[in-house]
Amino acid sequence: MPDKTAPDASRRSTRSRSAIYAAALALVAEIGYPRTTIEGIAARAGVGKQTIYRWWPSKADVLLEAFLDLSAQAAGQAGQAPYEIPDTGDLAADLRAVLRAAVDRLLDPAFEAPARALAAEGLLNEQVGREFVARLLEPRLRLCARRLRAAQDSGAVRADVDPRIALELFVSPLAQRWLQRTGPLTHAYADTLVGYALYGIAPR
Amino acid sequence: MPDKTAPDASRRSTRSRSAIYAAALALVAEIGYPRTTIEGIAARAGVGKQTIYRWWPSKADVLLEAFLDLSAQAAGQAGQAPYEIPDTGDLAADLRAVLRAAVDRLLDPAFEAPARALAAEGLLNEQVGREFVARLLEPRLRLCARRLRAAQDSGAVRADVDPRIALELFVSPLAQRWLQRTGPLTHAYADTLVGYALYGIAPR
Amino acid sequence: MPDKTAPDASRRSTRSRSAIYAAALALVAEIGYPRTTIEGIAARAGVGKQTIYRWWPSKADVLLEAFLDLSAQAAGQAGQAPYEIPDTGDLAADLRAVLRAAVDRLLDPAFEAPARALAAEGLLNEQVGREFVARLLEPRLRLCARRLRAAQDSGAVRADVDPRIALELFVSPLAQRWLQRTGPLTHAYADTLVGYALYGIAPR
Amino acid sequence: MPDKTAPDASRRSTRSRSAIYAAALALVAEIGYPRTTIEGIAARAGVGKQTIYRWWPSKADVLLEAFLDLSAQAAGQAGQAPYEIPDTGDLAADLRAVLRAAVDRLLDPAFEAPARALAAEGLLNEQVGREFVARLLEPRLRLCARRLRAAQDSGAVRADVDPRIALELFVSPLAQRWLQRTGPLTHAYADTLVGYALYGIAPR
DNA sequence: TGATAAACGAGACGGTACGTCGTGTCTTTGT
DNA sequence: ACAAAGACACGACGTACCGTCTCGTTTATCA
Repeated sequence: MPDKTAPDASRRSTRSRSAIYAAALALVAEIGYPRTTIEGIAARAGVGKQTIYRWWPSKADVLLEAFLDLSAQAAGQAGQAPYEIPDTGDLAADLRAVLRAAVDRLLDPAFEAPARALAAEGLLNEQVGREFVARLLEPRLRLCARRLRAAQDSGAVRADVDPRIALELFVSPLAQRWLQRTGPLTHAYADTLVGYALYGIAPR
Repeated sequence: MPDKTAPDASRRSTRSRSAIYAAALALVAEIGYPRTTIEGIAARAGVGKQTIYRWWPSKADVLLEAFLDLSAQAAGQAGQAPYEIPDTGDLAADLRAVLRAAVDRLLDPAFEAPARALAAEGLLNEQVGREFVARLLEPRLRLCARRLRAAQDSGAVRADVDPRIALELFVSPLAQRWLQRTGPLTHAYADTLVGYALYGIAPR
Repeated sequence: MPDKTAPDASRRSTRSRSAIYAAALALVAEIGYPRTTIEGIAARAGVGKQTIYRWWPSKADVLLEAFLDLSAQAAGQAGQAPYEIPDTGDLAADLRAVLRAAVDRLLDPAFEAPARALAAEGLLNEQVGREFVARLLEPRLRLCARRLRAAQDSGAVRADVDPRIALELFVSPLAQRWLQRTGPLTHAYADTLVGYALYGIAPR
Repeated sequence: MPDKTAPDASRRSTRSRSAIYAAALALVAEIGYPRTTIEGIAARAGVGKQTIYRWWPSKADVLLEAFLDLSAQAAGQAGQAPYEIPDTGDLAADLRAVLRAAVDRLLDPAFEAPARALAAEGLLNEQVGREFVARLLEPRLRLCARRLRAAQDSGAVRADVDPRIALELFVSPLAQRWLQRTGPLTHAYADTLVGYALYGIAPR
């Protein structure tokens, strides 16, 4: 194998790492992703460029990890459970709560810029896209799907419905509106989506 | 003299223009959007760089127009009506047909690369995003919305449903799967979407 | 031939060129050759790095041409004849004059720094070394050799002597003292060299 | 405490030291002095970088000591006396022998590369230059000068001649030819130099 | 002889410069 | 006269070394 020997992760400087995360997130928020450069991140973090190149293959990967770190911190700060799906027995109410929380999150300017940048990068860079989906979206989706399956057990959702596809009815329109700016993102919109989609999958 | 005198559009070389379109689309397909450069397009088109900068403000705008041109040509070639929504009276069948056609289009490798690139660019560049939505997506969506309104008139869809939001139930999951590669894009999937979503908006 | 097509020399910016020469000479004089960088030259000259890389393969070549330009300018300024060897009929006096002039030149701080840098570079880089010798030293040496040949005709020098080797007796010690700092460079030293080399060190 | 406490030389690893010498000489011979790096020497010697920085201030100093070590070893191997000047009574023959030996040494590829590198470095770096002259050249020159003084006592050289300057007549042309590649380095050339310098180039 | 302190190998770090590529502007040239 | 060609100032790329700074791991004197 001709590639360069992997660096020794046990010696990695946590100081540098978090400075790089902070710099990357700040720059993306301030000047936007395309104008954010590795040199700029290094300079802002007070770090040599090589320290970035040693640990990440690209600007997108830096931002992805920075964003994951941010999410983890935010989750840890907010409560013990990272992201929890309520189960009050009222499926419609639970879904509204989840979608409203999603709306709030998507409108939070601290999350907006990096999330949008990563989404865009993921469209063109398959590896980044898969990471983005797997590490950020998938965990939440899995929990939601479980909630739907519970609803199927309790008879609130038809048994022959694929929960993952059903989920897309709620989530994708929201995501699309956010990403493509095709309409306002509000709690009312979230409620409407639940109203329309839920009856499609409810028993008739 | 306040700014550079605008170029005289009547003198514009159609030869250069189509060569630039062809070069842009070819390069995006061959080496991908990020590695496609204005210099590369100019060289491949046998054109001076200035000829590109004179008429387009950025790489994204070149590709957007090239893609619109391609779509127009494809539509003109296929039939007189650019994109038509069937109205057989059977709403479910009509929506299945539309979504299946969309799936076919999204899987066409000639459309895939530039469309994905423009979508990604549009996420970060609001101006490009709006152009992309307005000139490519909106016309189709408007027709679909009209079909839904017709269905409301015939009683196949509840009257209190917002057709544009209802449309998102069908279209966004498809778009999302395509863009984020979160699942296979098939006719069966399109049919499933119609099945799930339609009953949500159908009268109860 | 797979190499990059040569740039079009007729379009070359004379403004940039002379700014680069000036910057290179100034930096070498101010901070020394090893600490002079291409980036530094470009910055000081108000020029893009690529403009240097387009026309010169290395820092040494920039300095070599800058120095040649400086020499040419100095010569053109001083008098019509670039460097002339006197022929008063008195060979010893003529050689003393030439060597004294050489001493003066070598002690001139404006010439010292770049000349020394080029000499050093030429020791390791054969191509630069040959250029340096051929374009800077050789023309002067040729004139001196001619003077020696004239002296042979007039009987002041033995006919069986090789003028180029004889020349080295005068020139090399001077050069060596200058380059290696093995002794003071003075007119008296130059005179002594002429005395020893012309008549030998053995008793007469 | 003004500076870093000096390392304890008694604990120095002779193994590392000689590995560093060997690596430095090998790299200079193989890839040339400018492309020889401290990192490269350390890697080749199987040594940490710090072990070099602990004992030497620069690449040039490493090479200088490596070369001195090499010379000492070579001398020790060849004969008991490090470098001896013959005194057969025939000054011309003795000088020819010395210069011929110098020619042989300069053409030895094992000495060529590092010696040339150090000479070049010494031109720009005064400290290295003085070390180079003092520790490598000076001892030999001193012996030669003594031989010349003996020749003055025996009447073979004029009493009013400065032996150090006289020496330069023989040595500098040789050095210059070698360093600047201005001509072939042969025994015949050495003999010619002795002939010219000893008796002068004027008719006798 | 075992403690302890130093030199050691390894290599991550903050930096600087490298040489290349692409940007968007401006100028020259050939037709 | 236009447009191809491309030189220009600029800025970022990703790489190579610099010299400094920990890390554990040998060594190898002294307690």
